[in-house]
Amino acid sequence: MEKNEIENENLKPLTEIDRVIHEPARLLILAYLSVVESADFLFLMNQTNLTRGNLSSHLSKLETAGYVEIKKEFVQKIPRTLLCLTEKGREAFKEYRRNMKQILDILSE
Amino acid sequence: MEKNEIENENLKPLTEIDRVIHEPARLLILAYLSVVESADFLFLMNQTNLTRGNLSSHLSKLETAGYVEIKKEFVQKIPRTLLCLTEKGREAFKEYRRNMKQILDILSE
DNA sequence: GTAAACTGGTTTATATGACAAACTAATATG
DNA sequence: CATATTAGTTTGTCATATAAACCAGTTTAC
Repeated sequence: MEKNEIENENLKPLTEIDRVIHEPARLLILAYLSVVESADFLFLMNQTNLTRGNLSSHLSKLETAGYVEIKKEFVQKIPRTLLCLTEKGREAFKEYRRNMKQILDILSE
Repeated sequence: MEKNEIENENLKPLTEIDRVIHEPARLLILAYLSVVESADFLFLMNQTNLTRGNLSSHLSKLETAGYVEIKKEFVQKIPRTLLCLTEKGREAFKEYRRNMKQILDILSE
């Protein structure tokens, strides 16, 4: 193989990219959730600059994928939504980063 | 800042990700185009495993963004479509990789 | 020579997705 | 009591990814 050619096999991770995570807004959410025990809705909203609606629907999508657990509680009559990464989510996030890094390494040769 | 916290500023590249390039199918196309002078439609189709229609529309999108130039020619009565990365496309691709790498580095700390 | 099949694509139809605006339900305030 | 605020969810809209249908021309079969 020539130095400048791309071996097909090397780009295989690209066809297997997890699109649930690939979406920038969700990548951002996962980035925050990955470094804390749990975070609440409003904290995430402020950090990510997503609108309420947008954040809500992205979280639902992450929940459906089994990547995030959504817990509801009341803090003195005020509802609070707590988010935390599931083990599955943590694994998927790790795998995504691994794949993406590999792809970028190949592309920079 | 604690070791495990994410500094907001660091994730800024995520909000500026070039979605034209971020789409896996187009990332794949750009990967191939980035290492050759030019490639024809059928070659790309085989390499990427995209369907004709799908490849065609992704290429149109890349053309609209000014990232790819589409040239048509005839090879003995048979039409042929040649694709090549523009300078703008090459720059954008490079910038995308730079951004994405930076993001991944932050996420792995 | 003309009908059928093939080439090399483009256009269209569909289904999903991102996003903001509108809505909801509950509490706090004047 | 009425209005505002909080904390989200649901709905509507517009863009996008994808495959199916289409199309213009060429080659092949008869």
